[in-house]
Amino acid sequence: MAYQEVFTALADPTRRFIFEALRERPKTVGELAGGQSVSRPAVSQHLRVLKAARLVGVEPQGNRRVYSINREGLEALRHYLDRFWSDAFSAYSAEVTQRNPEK
Amino acid sequence: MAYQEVFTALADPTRRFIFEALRERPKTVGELAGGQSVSRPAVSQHLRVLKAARLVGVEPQGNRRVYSINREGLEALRHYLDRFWSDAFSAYSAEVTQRNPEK
DNA sequence: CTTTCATGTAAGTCAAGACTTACTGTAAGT
DNA sequence: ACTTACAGTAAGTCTTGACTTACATGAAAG
Repeated sequence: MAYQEVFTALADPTRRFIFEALRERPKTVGELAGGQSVSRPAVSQHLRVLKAARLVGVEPQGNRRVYSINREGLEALRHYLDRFWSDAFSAYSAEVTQRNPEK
Repeated sequence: MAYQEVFTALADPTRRFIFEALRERPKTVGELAGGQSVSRPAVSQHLRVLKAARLVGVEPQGNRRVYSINREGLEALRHYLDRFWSDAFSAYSAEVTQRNPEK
């Protein structure tokens, strides 16, 4: 299951903030750490988690490393959600649960 | 942000297992705890988190409490992803137009 | 009304992980 | 070569939270 890493990655608020900051445009680590409460090494560690979850990608440019959004992680997450919508039975079952749980 | 609770809730593998177990049909706490590695109180605590995230709902039936899937949490998550989807597109196109093709 | 079954709650333990401050590595500038 | 700038890694701290056992609650059954 690749969902595990994606859910874990997006569960942390700091990591989601970094991830959402990349929506605007690809950014370097220094840009992502600037104007934020956490230190730069913390941002590096968060980026490693996001990269492992296929949520971001890197491209070295000389001295810097430019991070950008990778849609693979989001696709996995969307696929997971779609599975829940395709099996549309179990919700709205106030009266349906009146039957025996075991047969 | 209601995403926080939803992401946190689904990040835990045990909680996702419980949530997915409700996909088949609404179940009681005892049913959810049976045939699993964690204790019954642990399942209760997980259900409290899932309920706070609007991922499940409860309906007391006499002695028991029947839990079922609530779509509100999934809806919030889907909206979050949908919003991100369009933004990821625009960010990607912006990056492409910014960079000159060198090949 | 006392017992029993099904859950929720309290309290405590223990590991995971989100931070920090060093330190290391690497590319560019002088 | 030396220095400076940017970023990843190591090591350690401290909080969060997932789990346990023990207890509390509340509805049905006898």
